Amino acid sequence: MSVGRSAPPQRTLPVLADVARLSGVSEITVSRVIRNKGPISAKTRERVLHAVAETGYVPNRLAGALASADSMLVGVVLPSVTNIVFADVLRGIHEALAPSGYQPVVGVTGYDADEEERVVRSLLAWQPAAIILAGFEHTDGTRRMLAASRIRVAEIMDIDATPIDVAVGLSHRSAGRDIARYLLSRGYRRFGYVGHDWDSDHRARLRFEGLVDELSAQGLGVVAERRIAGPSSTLAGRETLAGLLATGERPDVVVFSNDDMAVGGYFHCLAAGLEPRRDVGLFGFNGLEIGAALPLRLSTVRSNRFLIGKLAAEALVARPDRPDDTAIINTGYEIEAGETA
Amino acid sequence: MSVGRSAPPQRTLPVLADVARLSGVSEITVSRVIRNKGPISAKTRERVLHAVAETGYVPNRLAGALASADSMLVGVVLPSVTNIVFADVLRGIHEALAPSGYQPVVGVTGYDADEEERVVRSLLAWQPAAIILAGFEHTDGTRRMLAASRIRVAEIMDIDATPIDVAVGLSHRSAGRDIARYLLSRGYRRFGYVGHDWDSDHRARLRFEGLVDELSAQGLGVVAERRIAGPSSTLAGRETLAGLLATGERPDVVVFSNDDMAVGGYFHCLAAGLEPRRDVGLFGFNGLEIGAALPLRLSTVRSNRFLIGKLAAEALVARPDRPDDTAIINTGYEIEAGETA
DNA sequence: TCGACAAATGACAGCGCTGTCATTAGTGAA
DNA sequence: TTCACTAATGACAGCGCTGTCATTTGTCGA
Repeated sequence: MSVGRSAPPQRTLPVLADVARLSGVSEITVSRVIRNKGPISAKTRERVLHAVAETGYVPNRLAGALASADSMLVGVVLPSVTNIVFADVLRGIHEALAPSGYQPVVGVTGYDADEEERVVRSLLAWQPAAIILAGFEHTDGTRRMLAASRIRVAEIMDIDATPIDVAVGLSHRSAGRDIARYLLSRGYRRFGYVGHDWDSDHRARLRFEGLVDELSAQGLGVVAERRIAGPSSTLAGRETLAGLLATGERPDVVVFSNDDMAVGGYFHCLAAGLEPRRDVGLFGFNGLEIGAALPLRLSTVRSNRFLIGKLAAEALVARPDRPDDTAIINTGYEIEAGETA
Repeated sequence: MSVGRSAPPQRTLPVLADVARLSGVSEITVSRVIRNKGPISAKTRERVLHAVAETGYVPNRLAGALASADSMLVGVVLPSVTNIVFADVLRGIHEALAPSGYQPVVGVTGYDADEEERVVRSLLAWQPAAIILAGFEHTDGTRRMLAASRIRVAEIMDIDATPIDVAVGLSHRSAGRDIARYLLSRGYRRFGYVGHDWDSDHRARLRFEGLVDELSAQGLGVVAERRIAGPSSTLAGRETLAGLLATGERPDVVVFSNDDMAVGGYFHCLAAGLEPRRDVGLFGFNGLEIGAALPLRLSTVRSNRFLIGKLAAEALVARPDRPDDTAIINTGYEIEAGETA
């Protein structure tokens, strides 16, 4: 049991010394057995593992990480955990890290760059081996900390800018272009757009810009457009499409900033007696499961969120030191034809 | 810069000693300034903070936590991060902890008790001040570790059993009873049930049992019931209701194990030309936003997930030592009438 | 049996910070 | 000016483990 300086009266958990005493070897040998590092005789290993079980010893990662200068932690900084997009990313991160011994530590920024700086500072205090950030938009303070720390950095979701270290995601600008091309090939000519706050979702803006670029190249444009100031949601999508169609403009297809909004648009059509595709095409982004469960499967782009999280985490732990040059891992996207456009 | 034993050649981050040298005070004074602990003269504080900014010093929480026997970490063990229910809980936890200095560390169990044991062991190695677990079902190994650690433990989501320390949630058995009472008061008499895997969702089973108990007390029962072996999803709900109704049984209302399943049931009705409530009532559980965005708002029970997470985290950090007696914090639930039942 | 080599184990120092008690500096009253 | 008390600061030891080098033990071949 740990005794020493007059710490507050608290739990007396077994430490290495207790296991060492019981198994008749030194602390460092016990440590070697537990970490499975270096040569250990089978006999010693058995005695130590028996003593571990008997004492109920749990390693102290604080001490181990401090002594070894390797916390085995990976910081994960996400705008939101309730947005299924990032929840899928987090699932990919967890799955990639589970066999590696690395542990994710999650901070939430609420889509705010100043909050991201605070979260990053707080996470860096834990000396993580790596950190995962969403997007490329950071404060100068955040950038300075990341530069000073020299740890691996993955910027995820987007690959349309130069990363600090490695970027993992898809080109949202290209996705916007491909959406336009695809819908044009389906015969649509009058485009509407329903979106949400671009300040917090830069990637939605990039997709819109790609869409507009491609339409422009074909001598077309967006005939009706409406964006809300807040976050995306199904209800917001429903209401915003209602508002857009109430203007009298008659787009033959409406591109939504994401699937949440598009599902809401679908609900508006149900309530307004419009049939998706026959009366107006609906097109989302992300390829969420709920879109596939609709009576008419939502037409959308599948972004590989799980894969983004998984590949980002794998890239970081595969090489602990930061390379001199930057890298981009393109997880791509797929048009999901569906039945609404 | 930190120099000492021959650690691997790596980043040389500033430590307390660097700040101390630059500001002309001792390390412990620098530490006091940063932690805002004990008496500090304004002049000294200013010199230290200036040196901190100049060196870019980031505290090392590994060292601080080890030395102070207080990691300021809270372990959070969740079955899933993609299930919006737990994502909302996590949001509540993050919000409660943000002003407290405590940092959540999340592990994911995939609804598996053995995996929960592994995650708990892994989290305990970080000496968290407290831990949050979902539900009451743990392995003996998990229980032994939690008993030995003496840290605060919140078991969340359910209050229908005796907790290790504190339970935060609602009574699912009561909710099932109240659902039955409510629907009976609406005139429904022929009950159907569509559910998902009870092995991973014990609380769905409790609600079902409460429902059946109350119906039984009124001389009634469930006339048609179908459960799938896997997790809940909108698509599963859609398909399972289709299968249930194809049996020829004609329930006048169908209770679903949760909103995901109920929304899927709604989609089946749309595709099958059935009108919710007029042709068959639909009743969910959880009060998710997507249910409220449907053309006809889903009838459901609102479980206060955010509040569960928030109150659990607050309870844990409010008192660091584990009380001798257990406690239950009932976050309650509300019937949301909606328009489908 | 002895010597060489490899396997196994241990001693030492220290990772970066903080609890605790000791010391110093500052302030106010007589 | 001196003394008493409080505020401010510092020295010391150690939290629990691990990197590194030294020492011991075991094995095999001559």
